[in-house]
Amino acid sequence: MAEVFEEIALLMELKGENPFKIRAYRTGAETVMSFPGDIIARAQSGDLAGIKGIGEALRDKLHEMATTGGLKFYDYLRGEFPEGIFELFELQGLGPKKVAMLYKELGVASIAGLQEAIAAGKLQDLAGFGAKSVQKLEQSIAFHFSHAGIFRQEQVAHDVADILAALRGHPDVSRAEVAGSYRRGKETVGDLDFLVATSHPEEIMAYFTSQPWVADIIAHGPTKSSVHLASGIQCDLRAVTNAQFPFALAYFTGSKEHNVALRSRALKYGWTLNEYRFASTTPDGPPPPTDIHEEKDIYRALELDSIEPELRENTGEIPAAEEGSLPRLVEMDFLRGTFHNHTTASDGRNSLLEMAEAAREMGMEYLGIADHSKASFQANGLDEGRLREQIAAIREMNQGWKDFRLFAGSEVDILKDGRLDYPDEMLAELDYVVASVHNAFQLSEEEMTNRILKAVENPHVTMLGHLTGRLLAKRDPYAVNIPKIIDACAETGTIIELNANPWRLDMDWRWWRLAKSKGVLCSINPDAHSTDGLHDLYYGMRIARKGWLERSDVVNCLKVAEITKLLNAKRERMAATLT
DNA sequence: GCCGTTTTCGGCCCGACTGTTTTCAGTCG
Repeated sequence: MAEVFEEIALLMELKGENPFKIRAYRTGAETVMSFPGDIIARAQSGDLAGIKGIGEALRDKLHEMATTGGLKFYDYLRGEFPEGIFELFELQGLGPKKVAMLYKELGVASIAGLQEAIAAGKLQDLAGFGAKSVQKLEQSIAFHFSHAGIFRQEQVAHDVADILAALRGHPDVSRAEVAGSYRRGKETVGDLDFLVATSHPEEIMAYFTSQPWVADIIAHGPTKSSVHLASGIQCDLRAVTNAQFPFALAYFTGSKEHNVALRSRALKYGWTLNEYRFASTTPDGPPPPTDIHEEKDIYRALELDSIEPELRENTGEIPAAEEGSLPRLVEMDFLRGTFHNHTTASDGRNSLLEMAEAAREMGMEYLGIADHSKASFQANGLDEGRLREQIAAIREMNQGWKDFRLFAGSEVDILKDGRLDYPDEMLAELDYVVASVHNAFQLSEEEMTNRILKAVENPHVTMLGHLTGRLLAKRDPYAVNIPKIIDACAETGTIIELNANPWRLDMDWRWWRLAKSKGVLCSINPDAHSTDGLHDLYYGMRIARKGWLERSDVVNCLKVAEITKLLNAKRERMAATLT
C-alpha cells in the first residue's frame, strides 16, 4: 500500500500536479510504512480515523486496497504512462520534469529507450539538454547497471571509519561526524553523509575529493561535495562553521520527517530552524535561543528531551520527548550474554570451546549454543545422537567455569507443516530452543503464519529465530502475519529474536514497539557462525534501539540466575496450565 | 491532499550545486 502511494506521487509529478498534493501521498506512504500496528487489518475494517497524515481521501484508498487488492485511481494513473517509466527515476540527474519531457517529446519510456535516443543523437535538440547533460546521463546509466544502490551496515562500516579518521586528522577540521541514515542506524543505507566544522571549507572540499578512495566526483562546490567510493556508494560532505555544526548535524542526520516536525515546532516559538541556526521569524519577534553547542541544546531550546539519532523517524519521538516519556534505550554495555550461536558441529567455523572463550573475552557471562537440527542437512544439522553428545560436552565444560556458563540449545527447524524437527522428549533435554524456518519460503501468508503459530504453541520453543527469513538487499522476507505472531508470543511467553546478523536484522525494527507494548521480550542474537560473528551483536543493538527497546525488554541484559529462570518459565507455565 | 493556539481556507522547508535558459530551472538531500 505504501508503494502504491509512492508510485502515485511519482505519476502525479510526471503529470505536473500540485506539489503539495504529491507530498501528501509521500507522507501517506511514510505513515503506512512506519505504522506501529496492523495497518492492513485496520484498513480492512475501515478503522483508520485519527492517523496523522492519512486524511479522508487516503483513508478511502487504503480501505479499497485492503479490501479489493487493487486501486482504481492508481490503475487510471498507470494507464497514462508506460510500465518502464519508473526506472528512469533511478538515474541520477533525472527528475520528474526531465522524465516527462523525454517521454512527451521523444517517447522515451525506459532506460533502454533512453540509451537508444542518446545513440541516435536525439537529446541535443531538446530544450534543457546540452552536451554535458547527455554525457552525465550516459555516466548515470553506466553507474546504474554496475551498482546495487543499497548497502548494508557492514558493507560500509569500514569506509565510514576510514573517512572519519581522514577528516578528523586534517588540521583545519575541528569536528567531523557521519550523519544521515547511517547515524540513525537504519538497516541499509543508500548513501553516506559526512559533516565537518572548519574555517577553511574550500580546502577541505579539495582534500576530500582528492582522496584515494574517491572513484569519481559527482559535485564539488565550496561547501558541499559528492563523490562515489570504490564500493559504488555515494558519499556527501558538507562543511560548516563550528557554531553551525550542531544545527547541521541535526539537519543532516534527519530523518526528513523528524526535521520537518522540529522546524514546525520552532515556528510556534517564533523561530525558524535550518541547517545553520535559529532565527526570529519577524524582526521584532522573540529572540532566538543562544548557547547552542550540541544537538541536545537545540532540543532543550524547543523544550524537548534530547532524542537519540535512532529514534528520529517522526514516529512519536517528539511527543514523547515533550512529555518526558522517551525510552532509556538499551546499550551495548548492558549485554551479559547472547543466544543462537553455531559451532563446527553444524555449519560454524569455530569449536564449542573457541566460541565460549571468545564470548568470555568479550566480557559475556553466558553464551547459548544453538546448532542446526537434522532437517537442515545442507548445514550439517545434528541428529538426536550428536545433539545429546553436545549437551553432555556443554554440561562438562560448565564444570570448569565459575564466572561463565554455556547454555545448551538448538536452532530447531520449523517443518513445513509446523511440526518441529525434534520430538518433545529431545527438546525437553535442552536449556532452550530457537525455532526457525529454513525452507518452503513460498507458502501463502496464511500457511506460513499457521506454521509458525504452531511452533509458538510448543512449550519447549523458547524463542523464534529470524522471523521473516529476509536477507537484506538479496532476498525478500517471506509472507507472514507479524501482528498475529506477536500476539501468540505474548500469549505463550515466547521470546522473539532480533537476529543481529547485518544481512538479516530480523525482526524488523518497525515491529518492536508493537511487540514491546504486548509484553513480548527480545533476545538480541548474533547468529554467529564464527567467533568474529559474535561482534555482529553491535548491529542488532542499533536495531533494538531503533525499536525503542530498553534494558528491561532485552533478555540478554539479565543476570545468569535470572535468565536461567526465564528460559524455563514458558515450559513451567504451560505445564501448569495443562494440569 | 492534509491540517488546525493561523482551525474549514490558506499554507505547506529550503539551500547547494549544475548546466544552460543571459537570470534561472531542475535535481538533490
